[in-house]
This record gives sequence, C-alpha cells and structure tokens, in this order.
Amino acid sequence: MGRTPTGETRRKVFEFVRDRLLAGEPPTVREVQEAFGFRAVQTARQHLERLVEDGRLVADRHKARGYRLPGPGRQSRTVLVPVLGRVPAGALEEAVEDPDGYLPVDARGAAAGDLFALRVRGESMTGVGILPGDLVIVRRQPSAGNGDIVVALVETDATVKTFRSRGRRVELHPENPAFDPIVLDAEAVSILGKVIEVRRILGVGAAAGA
Amino acid sequence: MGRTPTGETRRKVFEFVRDRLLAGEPPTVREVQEAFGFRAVQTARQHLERLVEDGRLVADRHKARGYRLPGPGRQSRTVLVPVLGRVPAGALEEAVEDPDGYLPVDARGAAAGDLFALRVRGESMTGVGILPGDLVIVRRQPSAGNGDIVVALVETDATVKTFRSRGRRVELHPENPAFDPIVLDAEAVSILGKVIEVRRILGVGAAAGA
DNA sequence: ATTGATTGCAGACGCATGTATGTCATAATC
DNA sequence: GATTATGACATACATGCGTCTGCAATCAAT
Repeated sequence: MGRTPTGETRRKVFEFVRDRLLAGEPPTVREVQEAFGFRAVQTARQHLERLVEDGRLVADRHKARGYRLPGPGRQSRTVLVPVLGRVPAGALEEAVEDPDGYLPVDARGAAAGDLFALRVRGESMTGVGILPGDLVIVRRQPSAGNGDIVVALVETDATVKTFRSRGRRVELHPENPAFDPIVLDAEAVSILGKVIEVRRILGVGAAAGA
Repeated sequence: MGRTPTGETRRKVFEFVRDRLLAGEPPTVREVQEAFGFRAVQTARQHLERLVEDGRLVADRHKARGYRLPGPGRQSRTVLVPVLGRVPAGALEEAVEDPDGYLPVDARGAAAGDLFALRVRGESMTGVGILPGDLVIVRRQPSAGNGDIVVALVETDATVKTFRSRGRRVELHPENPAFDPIVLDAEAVSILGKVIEVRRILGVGAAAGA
C-alpha cells in the first residue's frame, strides 16, 4: 500500500509502545503490527528498530516483549505501596497484609517492603501543607533526624509530627499553633518511619468530558 | 532434591512475580525458574499455576510473559506522567516530548496522554496546602467547573489557581490573601487542565524524576 | 505399609515471537 | 528523469517460551 507522511507513523508507534510500557504491558512486534494494521510483521519491526537507533527505545535482544524505554537515568523504579487503614499498636506487619489499596510510588532506592502509606487525620500539620485526608508515604526506620516529619506511635495511634531530639527526650511538634508539642522520654516513643512524600487526591467528582 | 516447607516457596514466588509486574517487566516462567534455582521449568510453572488457582495471579494463556496481577479492582492502572519543565505558551505537545522526568500516577480512568505534571512556582496557593516546589498532576481539559483548581495559561506562563466563572468573565483566584485574583474575559483564558493531585517530595535530594 | 497431597525433576512438543532477506511503491532531492 | 531514502509487504527461519506427560522424593494422615 501507499505510505504515510515521513516520520508520522513512527511517532505514533513510539507513543503506542511507550503507553504500553508505562501500563506495564510490553507489546510484541506483532501486537504493534496489528495495532497499526500493518500487513507485515517486518513493517512494525522496522519502526521499532529505527526507534532504537534514535535512542527512543532500547531492545532486549531476542527476548519476548523485549522493548523498553531508555534508562537507567529516567528508569525510576516504581513500586506499589500499601495504604494502611489503621496501625493498631505496633502490628505494622499485619496491617500491611490487608491494605486499603495501593499507591504507585517511585521507590528512589528504598526497598519495596520498607514503604507504606497512611491517611492523615487531624489538622495538626496544616502549617506545612499537610491537610486532613492527605496521604503520607512513609519509609520505615526506627529513628529520625531533627526536623524530619515522622510517623510515630503515641498511645495506640499513629500520628504525623515533626521530630526533634532534645537531650534524652523527644519532642513531637505539630505544625499548627492550635496544638501543643508532645514531649516524651526517648524510649517511650516508637518511630514507625519518616515521611518521604505527601499526596492529595483532588475532586474525582466530575470525571470531565467522556 | 528435597523440598522446602509448605507454602513457603510459593509465597516468595508470588512476591517475585508481583515485584516484576509492578516494575513493568513481566517475567517468563523460565525466569522464575532461574530466579529460584529450580532445575525444571515445570516447578516454576506449578507454583505459578497454583497462584492462579488461588486467585493471587491471573494468566493470559499461551502468551509470552502472560502472568498478571488480578484486577481490575485492586489493579489500579499506573501510568508514568511526564513532568514538564516549562510550558511555553500553548506548546504543550512539544513540552511533553522532553520532560524533566516521570511520575508514577494512578490514572483512574484518564487516558495516559491526557495527564502531565508541573512544578509549582510561587506561594499563591499556600492556603490550600499547595506550596512552592510541589508537583501538581494535571488532567488536560479545555474548561473547568467552579472551585476546580486549574492550570491556566496567563501571558506566557502556566499558573495554578482556583477557577471561578462569573458571567462572561473568568476569575482565577489565588489561595493566599497576599495575592489578588486575576479577572479575564472568558475567551482570553486558556485552561490547560484541572489539577487532580498534589505531591510533595520530602527529604533526600529534592530532585524528583530523572 | 498404604494412601494422598505437595514439591521437585526431566524431557519433549508446538505455537508465539524476534529476526533475516528480498521485493516493490512512493516521496524527496537534484 | 534519475537517484536515493523511506515506508510497506511477503515469506521464511530460529528460538523463546507456555504447556504437556510422566516420574521421584518428602511429609502427613490412616
């Protein structure tokens, strides 16, 4: 058959492959072929190979579904992090087993099992832009540095506060003048981890257009 | 060879496959075999099939790398969304071509190509917990509803504001008493999209994305 | 000991899939 | 119009990879 304008099809092929890759389902050469109605496998392959030459894709040679996006710089490792409903005193392991859902997070070096997420309750951290209902992503660690925003176990509930070490004592500072700091003996505080990211999902309400 | 305690290996196989899937690189049966040192393909396959029976995995039969996580309930579709450095007047398409990096986002129904992210500049939205340096994830749409937080093109720069329609005019409200609303003729405003999520990366190297 | 369930091994079959070659038509350039 | 590059097609080949059949070893219950 005829041909399409120069470069036009290749761009669309790239977008198709990229979207598939980002969706976690690498396509086969023949799936690309069918998606574009090519009558020969080779046509799809030519486009793919050109994209590899141009550095827009990389190929895992001779492997099924072997095309990938170039890395490793931008190849950030995405992991799904469990959103914990509650953290009943210390039983973090069990809470992870039955999460409310998962959030896709760029692990940035952290081990997948060391991350979890919590929904923020209360207004004690509004001063640093952490509002009720926000999600905090936490990396598990037993201690923290001054100024770190941490998740700590106080009484039986997990709470988000700014950590500050004061001699043998530990202060958990809210970031809201209406609340008072919590001062405890260092051993009496159980740090669950450090907040590495804050997220707020906004009005899913009107799902626009379609 | 001997055997490992009941169920033990299967759990590890599941975790292996799950992590690979979340990383966007579905494993082959033989890759599972090698990862665990099985001397027969079939051993890996047995575990995989059991996981499918248990509903922990689903299988795309006869397809290469055909094992997936069950869905679509918990299988929220994760897409990588480009972080745009700048949005030079209207040229959104081109900006997407050369992003600063990618963020993993739960698409929640939106088409992958309709999403992008921007880094917030300025303090005009601190009142609703959007701070300078935060990342906003935007779904492209040409209009918005009252109260939506939108990204609009004013002059030559993209800005984040609360949208409000006022007759034939459009108001872009900052959420900070130190700033004044921008009032424009409806046709003079170019809405790039609606903010559907806000993120703040804390701690270690504030560099998100690449 | 017998039985059944589970874990693991060995080898083979066949389709799916990446790859190689060669041909033809259209577009771009001179 | 001749030349060159590009897009598309047709066919074939080699191997990756899911699947099948059959058997051995370990553990628990009878």
